[in-house]
Amino acid sequence: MGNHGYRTRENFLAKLGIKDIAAISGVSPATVSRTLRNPDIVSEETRKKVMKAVEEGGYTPSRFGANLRTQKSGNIIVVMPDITNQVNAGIIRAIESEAQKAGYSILLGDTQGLPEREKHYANMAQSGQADGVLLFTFHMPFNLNENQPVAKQLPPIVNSCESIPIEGISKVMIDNIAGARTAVEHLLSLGHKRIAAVMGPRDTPSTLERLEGYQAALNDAGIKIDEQLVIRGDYGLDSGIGAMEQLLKLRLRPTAVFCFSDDMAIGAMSVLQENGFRIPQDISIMGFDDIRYARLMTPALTTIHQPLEEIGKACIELLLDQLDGRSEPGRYIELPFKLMVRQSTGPVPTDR
Amino acid sequence: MGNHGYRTRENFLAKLGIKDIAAISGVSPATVSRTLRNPDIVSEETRKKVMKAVEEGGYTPSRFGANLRTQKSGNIIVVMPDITNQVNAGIIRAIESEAQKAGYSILLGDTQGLPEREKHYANMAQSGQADGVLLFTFHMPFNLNENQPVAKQLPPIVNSCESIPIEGISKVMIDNIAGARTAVEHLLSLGHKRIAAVMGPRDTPSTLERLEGYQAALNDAGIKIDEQLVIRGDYGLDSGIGAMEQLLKLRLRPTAVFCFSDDMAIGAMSVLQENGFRIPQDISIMGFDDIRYARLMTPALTTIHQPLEEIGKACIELLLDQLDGRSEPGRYIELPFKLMVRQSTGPVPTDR
DNA sequence: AGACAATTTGAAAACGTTTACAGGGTGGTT
DNA sequence: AACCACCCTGTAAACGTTTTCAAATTGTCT
Repeated sequence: MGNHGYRTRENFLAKLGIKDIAAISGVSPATVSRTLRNPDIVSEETRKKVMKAVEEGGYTPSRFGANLRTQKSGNIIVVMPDITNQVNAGIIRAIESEAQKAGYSILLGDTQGLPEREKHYANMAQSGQADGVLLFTFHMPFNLNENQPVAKQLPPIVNSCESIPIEGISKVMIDNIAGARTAVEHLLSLGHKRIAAVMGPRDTPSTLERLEGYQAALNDAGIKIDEQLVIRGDYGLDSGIGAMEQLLKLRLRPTAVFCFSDDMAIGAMSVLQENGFRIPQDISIMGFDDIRYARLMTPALTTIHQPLEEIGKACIELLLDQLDGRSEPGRYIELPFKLMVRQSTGPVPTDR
Repeated sequence: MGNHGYRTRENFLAKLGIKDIAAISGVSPATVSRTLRNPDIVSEETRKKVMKAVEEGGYTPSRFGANLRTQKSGNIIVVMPDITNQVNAGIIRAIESEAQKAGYSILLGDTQGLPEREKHYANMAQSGQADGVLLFTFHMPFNLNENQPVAKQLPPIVNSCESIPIEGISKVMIDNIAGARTAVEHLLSLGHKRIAAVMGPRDTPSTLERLEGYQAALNDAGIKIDEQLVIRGDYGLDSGIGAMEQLLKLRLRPTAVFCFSDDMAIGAMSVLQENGFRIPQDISIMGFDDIRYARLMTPALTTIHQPLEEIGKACIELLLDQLDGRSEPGRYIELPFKLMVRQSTGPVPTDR
């Protein structure tokens, strides 16, 4: 009755391995593995024996061994510029929930907007720490080796929110151009002609697209763009404050302000109210995103709704399909936005 | 000139392993490993040779092999009830940033308040998917085996926000009792006597503690607690709305409302303003947390500030110390809160 | 009874690192 | 010249699984 090189039962303080369970239940490690991963292919008798040993020993298979053998980490890395942002948080929440159902875990990559951190997370994927990448930032963070074809070097990627120009990766987007256009057309329909825009961070695809929508809507209405009314922001609260202060200094003030994010709209509203302006009687404010606080502002914020949960779900679904070989990369999903008319926008003031 | 069992250079589309790099640079795999992990102990000449091969081959060490060998994942799992919550998001952001500096990655565990999901994430730690756990939920999610001592079975844990009664784990907290007391004393100092409380989720430690502070402050002021003024909430926006609606139906309304979270305070404010009440002239509103939107409300929300970044940093620091053996578990760090007096609280109305 | 298929199991290799140990070389000291 | 210490490097084992392949057992059909 020899020790097969397995640990003895006496030594029960040590963490049990698959060999220990095999020894205890009198089967081979292979059978233990099969019992846990693929119960159908072992006989009921063996299954019972093994499960008993597993439960009594409190055995959980070590992920290290399994990962090495299968060359899969079971992780998906989410690369985002700012987890603190309501939009991102809402998306990642949906992602995490769906990923967990499918047996995957989420590695959080908050880049704080820094390209070197984006690189870091890309490396993690390339070193096998993650099986796939969900990319919400606007740089291409992967190091490519010119000797090899691009497709071979990239892990499965799904790109959302900020469209990155990489050939053949899947994307989940809303139509930012149409969204911004809808926002501006709403203001135009209320009679506004001097409509300011508070943009997001310079050169991000989403900002450029929303700007395009803004310009297109004004063009169509035959209104010339006034560069003074187009202010640079960064999607954050404080930049909304700064932008509004800047706009209030203008000789000819806008009658409506379209902020490219709700956060900036909230910042702008607070500046107006502090300075005694009435919203929307004096100035209309329009946001973008429809974060949960938007409808609770006083006045409630008119904005463009983004379907965060659907975006998250679509992203993870596309990625999982790719990981399981159920579909090819390069797919594109466009999700609908929605105009939410609330109290922060109203007819253009007639008295000036 | 034999093939050592390593892949040949011709085969360059395949991913290179440490043996390939070793073969290319004419050293042993051990030396390659040393060059990357511990450059100081290899000669400069060898280091150059190896680094050249590493760069040209675009080699990144596989984490699978390293993890298995070292029995470390390099991951830390953060278990939180809701990443969408500004408080949690702020904390996890600081955590992630510090963890990355130390070479660790963050696994996101958003439990959505479900105990089974907490269990799931605990299992991940126990199966080696994470080296340590940051616990922000209020259940004890670990399965313990009665045959073994408790301490042996738990991974390194740091507990924050909601205090969990487990012997010997480290904690990072603010003094919720004192925080709530400070809030209520602020209202008392303005002359309020009918002060309502909108609580968090029932039976959570933080709610119980804040309730205790509320009761203590009123007791000290010789004011009897009116059970009608103590409303159950869940820290979310909507429960603030519901609570305020309930309070407005009362025959004898409160002159001030202390919400145990800013989100509930924001919900409450919107109800008041919708119904034509002036804040703070008719009713004062007080929050807890000082989320970034608090100061931008109109009126700006008076609240208790929680140092989110410091909390996150303290958590990860404690955990890293423990992982590196620099300190023992069971430490306790208390961080200071701060009363932020803004415009949503004012003197008690005299006209009634 | 014999052949064959289906079911179940075990042996052993493989995944890619890190590190304990030992050995070779170099330079300095006696 | 012998010895020692030190620096650097290579060999080989180990980490804990999963899975291929083959063998053993059982059942089915002629």
